[in-house]
Amino acid sequence: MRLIIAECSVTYTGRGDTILPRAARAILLKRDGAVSIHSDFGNKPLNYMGKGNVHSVSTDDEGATVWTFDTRKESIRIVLHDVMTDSDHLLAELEPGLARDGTEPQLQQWLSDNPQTFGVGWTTVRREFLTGAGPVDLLVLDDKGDPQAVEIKRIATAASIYQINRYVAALNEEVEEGDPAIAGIVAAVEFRPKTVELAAKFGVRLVTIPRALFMNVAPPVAPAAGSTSSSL
Amino acid sequence: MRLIIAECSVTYTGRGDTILPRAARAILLKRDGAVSIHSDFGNKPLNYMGKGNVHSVSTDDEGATVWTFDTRKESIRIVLHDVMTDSDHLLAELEPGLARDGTEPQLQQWLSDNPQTFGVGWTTVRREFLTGAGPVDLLVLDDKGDPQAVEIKRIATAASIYQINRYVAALNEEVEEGDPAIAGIVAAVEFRPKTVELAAKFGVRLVTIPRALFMNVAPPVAPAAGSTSSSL
DNA sequence: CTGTTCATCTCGTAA
DNA sequence: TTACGAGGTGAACAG
Repeated sequence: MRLIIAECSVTYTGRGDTILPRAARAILLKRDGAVSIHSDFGNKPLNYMGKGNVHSVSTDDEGATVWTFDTRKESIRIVLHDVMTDSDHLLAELEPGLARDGTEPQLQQWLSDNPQTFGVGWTTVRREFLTGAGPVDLLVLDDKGDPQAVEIKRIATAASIYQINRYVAALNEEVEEGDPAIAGIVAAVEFRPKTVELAAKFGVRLVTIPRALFMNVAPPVAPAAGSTSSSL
Repeated sequence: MRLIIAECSVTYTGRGDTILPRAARAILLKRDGAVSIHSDFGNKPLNYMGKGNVHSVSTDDEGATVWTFDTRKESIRIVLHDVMTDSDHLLAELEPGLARDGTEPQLQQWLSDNPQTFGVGWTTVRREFLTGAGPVDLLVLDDKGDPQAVEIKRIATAASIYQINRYVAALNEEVEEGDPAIAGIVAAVEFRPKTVELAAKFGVRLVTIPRALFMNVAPPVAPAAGSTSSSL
């Protein structure tokens, strides 16, 4: 990765049009051709362009170096008024990449393997059980052997309640006369506001699953003793 | 801005949980406390945290320096196995910030000032004209003096068509018997696929406005002759 | 302070 | 290639 610290001004045109007045900033040029211009505030770059661009170098009428990055649809023009540092660094050629933990698929798998979470004697029938309204995440049998439908989310919202309602309605349309109606459950690590009261209104049961139960890697330990800290 | 190039591994827990295996990466520490970890690919940081965190420094059991960044809800732990470079750079203390051009408000203003864009003799009645379905961007009179409703977007999508339809329907509910029905127009710089046929289906007129017409700053010139270029 | 909408959204995945 | 939905979405703005 090439890192440039420079007084620069930038114009971008493409999906939008922006102008960045002259100031000292950091410019990141990455191995895949991606370029981003960072100020000293915030995580998002002020301007950026992904890989797959053509990089041209020229000089403007005041003698400043000008970099342009072009794709078919976009263009960034960086005028380098004053380059303070320009360095190249060898990073990982094959970035291992970010591994997510505590994901919804993991939670699905864990609940499928641990149906007793919903109650003693409960068993799993099937994951991704197809209903007339689409596949419901999990179909389980309660301690009386009656089926219940489970919608699984990492974070449940009001939309999750409507979703399980659609599945339950579709399932109950096919229930035989006299058989007990299928009930709905939403299982999640976290429930957003308004979800709880909406669930109560529709008779949907909510089950909270602590993420520690189904994560592959244990959550990090507390900071070590004797550490120095600074707040901002 | 402090720039660190280092072999590092990272764990994050908060809104999600992620693990980043050991590899050489760039770490950006910004003036406002924001921190981001970049690989040599893509514009998005692998891990990041905004301002307003507490930064602690400690040492793990293998003697490696460990940085943690904590807020009430999130935590990043960076293990610095091998620091290759660590530099500090003075950037703009007051970032001028990104100025946008060719925005939707600009387009609204320009169309309000140039209703003849829709046809000879057309005039503007009002911007943000309130209907029973919310405010429509622009209400104009055509050359016959009949009102038409205009929805303005930088990029129009199918949703824009449904939106103008709601406004037009609300307006026509209040039209006197015998008066002509109000028609709908969508004006935009760009129309996404499916938008055109949907507009035809509902009888909505589409008007394309070249961005050069209403931009404050002219689009950048073509690359200078004699420039060197490299494609990726 | 929360909630809603916009973004040069980015990024994945399925059709 | 395009359309659709999720994101550790972030950021601006209204209530």
